[in-house]
Amino acid sequence: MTTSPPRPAPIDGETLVDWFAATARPLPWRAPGVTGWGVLVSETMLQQTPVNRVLPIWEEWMRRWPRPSDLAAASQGEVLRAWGKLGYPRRAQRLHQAAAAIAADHGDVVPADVDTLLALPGIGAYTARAVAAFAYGKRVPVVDTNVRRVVARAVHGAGDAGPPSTTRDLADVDALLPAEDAPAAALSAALMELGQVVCAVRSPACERCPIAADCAWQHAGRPAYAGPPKKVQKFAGTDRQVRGKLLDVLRDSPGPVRREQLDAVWSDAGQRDRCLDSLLVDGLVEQTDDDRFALPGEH
DNA sequence: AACCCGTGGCC
DNA sequence: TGGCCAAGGGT
Repeated sequence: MTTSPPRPAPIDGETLVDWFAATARPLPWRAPGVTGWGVLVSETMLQQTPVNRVLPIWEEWMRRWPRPSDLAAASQGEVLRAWGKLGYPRRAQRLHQAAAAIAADHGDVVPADVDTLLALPGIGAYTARAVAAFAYGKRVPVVDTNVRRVVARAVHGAGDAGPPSTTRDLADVDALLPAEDAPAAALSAALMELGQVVCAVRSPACERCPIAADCAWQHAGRPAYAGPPKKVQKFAGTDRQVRGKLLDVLRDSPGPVRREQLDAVWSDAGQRDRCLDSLLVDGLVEQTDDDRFALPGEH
């Protein structure tokens, strides 16, 4: 069949890469000489956490633990303290575990192969490809929430991305990448940056967009998002909030604390106990011989 | 697929 | 104020 005309490429990769080269923020993990380890730490910290909050913590971690084996040698409690209030402390716990595996099984060097990365704790579809592309310059589709939004708008003409589908999302982005490793990796970085600083969720800065002339969403008159409603998770009153309060007490204490100190942070005793139990099960908290509670390895 | 997992800033 | 969002991953 030849009746289907070729669809014009809505994303001009070279234009986008040039724009990135001229305007990219000088984030420290993008600096020359940053290792795969530095990139992995940054990508893990950036999961669901804004850049500005990650910056000082990443600097501290790189100074303190410049290699995976350095982090692996630290106690879990030290790692959780250094993670501070970045949120989702299980990310820190899994990064600690990944560091131990990298030190033991991969010569203390973060792997460059996507499947090898995926086998490490806390590294999923996004982070594995981000490390392969940004640390090692590989041609792999890197799909995060920003890239999904850019593709939804520029390629599909929709107001925003619908529900994620790893397989379809990877294929969409793969189709945009040039054949060679280096330019593909450069485009991956540029797509993410565009989604963050220009093609934003609210009030996108289309007047500053380097590819606005080819954007399907522009041509369609910038229609509003028409997909299924996105579910927003509650936080106030949830176990997540209570676990955070409990852990905050332990982070603020130099050593083990008594049960009463933990009881003070939440009035609902049933929920409090359930959350403390879950933290013990998760290995984020340990109970001492005298029935006090501490961060793992700190008693 | 749907739900759980922290934290803080913005409008 | 409270919904919404932020470079996701695990189950």
